[in-house]
Amino acid sequence: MPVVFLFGPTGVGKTSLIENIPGSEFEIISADSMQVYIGMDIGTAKPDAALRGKITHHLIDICTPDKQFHLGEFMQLAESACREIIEQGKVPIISGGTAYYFKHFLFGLPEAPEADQTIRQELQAELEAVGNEVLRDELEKVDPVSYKRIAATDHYRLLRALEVYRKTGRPLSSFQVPDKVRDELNPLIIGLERPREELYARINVRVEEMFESGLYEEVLRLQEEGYSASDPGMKAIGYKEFFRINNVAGQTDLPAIEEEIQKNSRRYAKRQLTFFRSIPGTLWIHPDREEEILRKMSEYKKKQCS
RNA sequence: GCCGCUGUAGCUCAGUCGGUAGAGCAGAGGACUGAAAAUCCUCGUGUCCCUGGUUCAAUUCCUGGCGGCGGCA
Repeated sequence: MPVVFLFGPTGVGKTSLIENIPGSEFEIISADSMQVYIGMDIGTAKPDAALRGKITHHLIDICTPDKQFHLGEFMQLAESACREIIEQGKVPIISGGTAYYFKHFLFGLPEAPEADQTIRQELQAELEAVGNEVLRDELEKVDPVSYKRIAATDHYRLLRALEVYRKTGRPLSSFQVPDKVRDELNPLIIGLERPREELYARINVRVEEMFESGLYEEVLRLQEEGYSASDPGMKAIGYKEFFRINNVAGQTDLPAIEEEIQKNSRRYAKRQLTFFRSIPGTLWIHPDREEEILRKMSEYKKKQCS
C-alpha cells in the first residue's frame, strides 16, 4: 500500500508545504490528536477552508472536544481513508505531529486491549484514596515485568498496566507489541526539521499570531458551550493554559498565558523530535527545500502506481 | 558631586567565618504496550566585573577603577 508520511514538530512548516501539493494526485490524512476536535481551530493551527478546498483533508473536525479521541480510532479511520484515496488513483499523505500515531500506523497496533473508561476511573479514584505505593505493590504482584519498566512516579502508565490486568486477567507485558514495519506498507517517510533556534522563533511568533487571530475569543466561546478543563480537547496546548493560570484582579492575564503557551509549545516540539527520531527510514529534510520534497513525492507516486 | 547598596550559570538569586561554587526558571538529551498536545527519567565549569595588595592559597578580606540601583545635593 503506497503511503507518504510527512511529519515534524509543531510550527516547523507542514501546512505551507501542503499548500503546494497537487490535490489531484494526493490527499491528506491528518495525524493530529487535537485537530480532530470541532471548534478548536486557532489553537490547533488547523488548516483553513481555502487549503482544505485545494487538497482534501481527512480526520479533521470529526468529534467534539468532550469525547476522548484515541489511537485505535485513528488507526481504523486512517486505514480506511487510505484505501478510499488509493481507489481514486491518488496517494495518501499522512501528515501531522502526533508521533505516537505515526509509530503505530507504521508498526501496527499492540495486542493489548483498548482503554476501559470504567476501570480507568475506578483506578484513578483508588490512586487518590490509597496512594501510589499501594497500587505499585499491586502491580508488582500481578505484572513484575511492567512494574520494572514503569517509573515509580509515572502514574499514567501504572494505571494503564493495572487496567489491562483487571480487564483481561493478563499482565500488560504478556501482550505482544509489534517491532517491525507492517508488510503491506512501503512508505515514503519524510521528517521536517529546522535548526532549533529557528524553530523556537517560529513557534513564538505563531503563538502571538494565534492571539491576534482571536484565540482568547475561541476559548471563551468553547467555555460558553460548556467545555471545561476536564474535557479531553481542553488538555491541548493553547487551551489548558487558560484554565490553569490565575486571573489578576478579575482580569485574565493574557500575556502570562501567551508566554506559557509558547513555552509548552517549545517543550512539546522537543518531545516530538525525540519521538520522531526513533521512526526508522526517515528522510530528514529542511521544509524550505520544497521543490525537492515535492519531487520526491511525485516520483514515489509514479513508482508505486506503475 | 557625595553617601549607601550591589555586580556569581542564558535569567533571578543563594553561598564560600579564605581551600576555585549551587538552587529555581530557561535550556539540552532520552523513554514511550489502544488518553500521547498525555505521562515520565537524566543532565549544572561558570574569566564568581576588572585591577593591584595581604596570604602557602582570594570569587570570598583590603585598595583603586568600571557598570547598575537607591538616597542626598
